[in-house]
Amino acid sequence: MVTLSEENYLKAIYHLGKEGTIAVSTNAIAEKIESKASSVTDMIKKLAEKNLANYVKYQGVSLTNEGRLAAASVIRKHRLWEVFLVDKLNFSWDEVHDIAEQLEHIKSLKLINELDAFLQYPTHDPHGDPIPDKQGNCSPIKSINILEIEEGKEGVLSFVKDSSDVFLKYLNKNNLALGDTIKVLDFEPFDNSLSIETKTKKLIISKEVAQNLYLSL
Amino acid sequence: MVTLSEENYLKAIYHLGKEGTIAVSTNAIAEKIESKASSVTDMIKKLAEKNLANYVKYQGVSLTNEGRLAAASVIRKHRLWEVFLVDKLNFSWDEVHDIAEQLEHIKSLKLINELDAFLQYPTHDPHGDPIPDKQGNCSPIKSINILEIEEGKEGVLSFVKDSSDVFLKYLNKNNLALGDTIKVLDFEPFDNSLSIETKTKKLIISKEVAQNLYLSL
DNA sequence: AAATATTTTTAGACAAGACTAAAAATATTA
DNA sequence: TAATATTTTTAGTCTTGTCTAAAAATATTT
Ligand SMILES: [Mn+2]
Ligand SMILES: [Mn+2]
Ligand SMILES: [Mn+2]
Ligand SMILES: [Mn+2]
Repeated sequence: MVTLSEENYLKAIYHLGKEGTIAVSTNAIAEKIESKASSVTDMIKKLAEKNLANYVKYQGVSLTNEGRLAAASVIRKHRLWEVFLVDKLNFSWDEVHDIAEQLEHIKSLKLINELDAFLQYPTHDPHGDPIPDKQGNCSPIKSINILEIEEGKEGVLSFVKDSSDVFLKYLNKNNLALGDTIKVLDFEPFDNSLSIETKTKKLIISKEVAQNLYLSL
Repeated sequence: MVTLSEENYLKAIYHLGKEGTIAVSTNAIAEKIESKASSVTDMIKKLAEKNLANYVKYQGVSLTNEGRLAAASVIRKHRLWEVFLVDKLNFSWDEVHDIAEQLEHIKSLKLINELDAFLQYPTHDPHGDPIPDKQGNCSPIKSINILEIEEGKEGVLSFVKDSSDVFLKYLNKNNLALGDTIKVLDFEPFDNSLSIETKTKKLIISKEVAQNLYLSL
């Protein structure tokens, strides 16, 4: 049995190290999970003991196949619940993460598979993140960052890298949502800002914002 | 903040003592929650400390208004989730309890209220148990036990007192479901068994079974 | 009312998961 | 390469929730 706490560590390792394939540092995990390095060391040992992680002292941790599948399963649940909250329960994309953090730990294979069917097998969550399938495989993100798109071209907003509250609220405020068609107008080299056009209006976005917007062409 | 474990104790006290209004014994709680009396004593003290329970040593526990509301809120969540699982995710009534035991602890007022609306404000769960409203009030059960119905009369199966796996599976096997119209044919005083008739067939049920079936007329 | 049985509480221990402070290992800089 | 800085681990402590065994209180029998 994998505990709730263990699941959170598995997720952190998965997210920090290319789906858990490359080793990540104790400190990086501590920061992500908002705990202390000593707590991380303790937990890493437990994960290694349970054959969920590969651990060599002072060399960081990566996930075993078993650990990677366990992590992907938690992420699958997280993202499916986020879709449920937005599509069925009228939540907006900036309200769902904390609740999904709780729901992702509910244990029932039938539950998650039925939920998947009920939602009609979505491939992406409300932030554009891919939903792993039952085998833990993600469809790779094929969208590209808006800064890499040449002036005059347009694309559909399909992924936001930062899905924090503040950023999502910024997007809400500026009427930008997943699925919107955006045209790149003009890049300003002085501050790397970008002027863009949506169906409804023109707008200038900063470098910080642009770095988090991904379009599919 | 009420912890998961505290919520389970509140629920047990609520269920054992007329919605928590009458004092229940340490042992009764221990049995219900499948723990030991000493653990119960410890937890009871914490609940009293938090003003959720009234506790006098050696005299049992009851719930304060605050405790009763907290318990009702957990039960409300449990039953709404059971409705969700049956109505939306194709679960049958004998499969939902254990998952609802997990889901009932998810903390989000908006979540449960949106779920309530999504399910169109159900008043009863898949076992006929009433769903407390936001204020913690239950509509009283108005169904009566099948043994109290006179021969020749009929009613609609609207509540099963025992909602354990084995009993629900027995009902499945005999094609008895909530909402079915049942006619009482003949009471047999020798063993208190009852012969009944459904839309599809006649059948004899034992005293043990009859005691758990409630009809509304 | 005593004796006996049962229930409840207390005392002390344990596991999980977290923390602080100190020691050990590794990385960086001079 | 030696000195210094940073990261990681270890050692020891704490809290929550659980347990067993023993003591104390209450209930039931004789
Ligand atoms: Mn999320
Ligand atoms: Mn997401
Ligand atoms: Mn139930
Ligand atoms: Mn129920």
